[in-house]
Amino acid sequence: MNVTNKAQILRQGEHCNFIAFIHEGSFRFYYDKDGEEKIIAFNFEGDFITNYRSFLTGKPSDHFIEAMQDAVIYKINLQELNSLYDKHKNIERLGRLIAENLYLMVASRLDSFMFQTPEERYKALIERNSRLLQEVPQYMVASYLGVKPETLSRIRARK
Amino acid sequence: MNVTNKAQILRQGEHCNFIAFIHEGSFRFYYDKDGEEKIIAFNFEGDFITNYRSFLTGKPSDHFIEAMQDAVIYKINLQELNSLYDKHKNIERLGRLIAENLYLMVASRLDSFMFQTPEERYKALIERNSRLLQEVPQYMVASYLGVKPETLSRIRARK
DNA sequence: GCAGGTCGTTGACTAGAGTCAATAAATCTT
DNA sequence: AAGATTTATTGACTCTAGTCAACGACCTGC
Repeated sequence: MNVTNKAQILRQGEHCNFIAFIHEGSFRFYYDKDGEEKIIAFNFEGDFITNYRSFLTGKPSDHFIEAMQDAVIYKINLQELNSLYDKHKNIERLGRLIAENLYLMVASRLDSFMFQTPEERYKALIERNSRLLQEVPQYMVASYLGVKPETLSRIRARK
Repeated sequence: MNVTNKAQILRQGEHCNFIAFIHEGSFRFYYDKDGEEKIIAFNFEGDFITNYRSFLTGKPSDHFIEAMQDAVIYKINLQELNSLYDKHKNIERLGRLIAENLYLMVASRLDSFMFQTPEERYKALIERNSRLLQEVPQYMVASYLGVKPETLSRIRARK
């Protein structure tokens, strides 16, 4: 499935009935708080992208998923997946592995918010994914790190 | 399996090779940062308790799991579970459901750290689990909320 | 080129959590 | 019950991120 830059493959208020696998391109997962975009995650080639909470609980999504470039993804639909679960027992393992994978991602992000300062998060990010800083506007990185753009600017100015 | 108050069913440095189900009692999941205990979670009857990251990745645990009262738990061992996965395909579903369940817990905790102030987290906690505040010393609640005991004391003094 | 945006930086100030210290209250111990 | 220890509160001060505003750099389209 082709997705053009800035297309929203999930909107606030919709139920997320898919898990997508990113073949090409990148996405941001964010929500809109009074006009201010709060970025929860960036996702790249090889990642799964979904609002897993909405997917699992059936509740409407609070978040948007938006392409940051033209992209190619493969979607697995909730209903399809459930019927696959019932028909082919091996697929359960896939579901389990996806859940485990997503767990590890969110758990490490929780760690970074519980135990690191914004400055430490920033340094860890450039360590882990310096490419992100080239490709993504700085105000989005700031949001991802949980600080205001002014603050990220000041963190960068510290030596 | 019986566990006495303050017993540590998982210690820092050990690989967590189990998932436990709490039949009776309560536990805290924490780690020790330079002598200061940082509490990640409290768990009660009906909850699963494990260092799921260590369990999944095989890496040593950074955390302790400690009983806060005498307790009764049922443990599922990693090796057992893996062999069950292979022998009985239906067990995969159990593994998936556990993973999904743990995902939702950690995701909502991440939300609270990304988007709420300590005061809002405190209010949400008394809303959700006022019982906790009776049973657990306040300095542990402070740690769980990600603030110092002095700060929690001041939050409580605000009206 | 120029006008209008957006983005990033910088400054002055505010607000809230951390730190350190003193004290009060609650809880073990014996 | 008395003393000792732990836990909770309060005060004074510091440090860091937020807020608001100004400004410059870089775009874009006309």
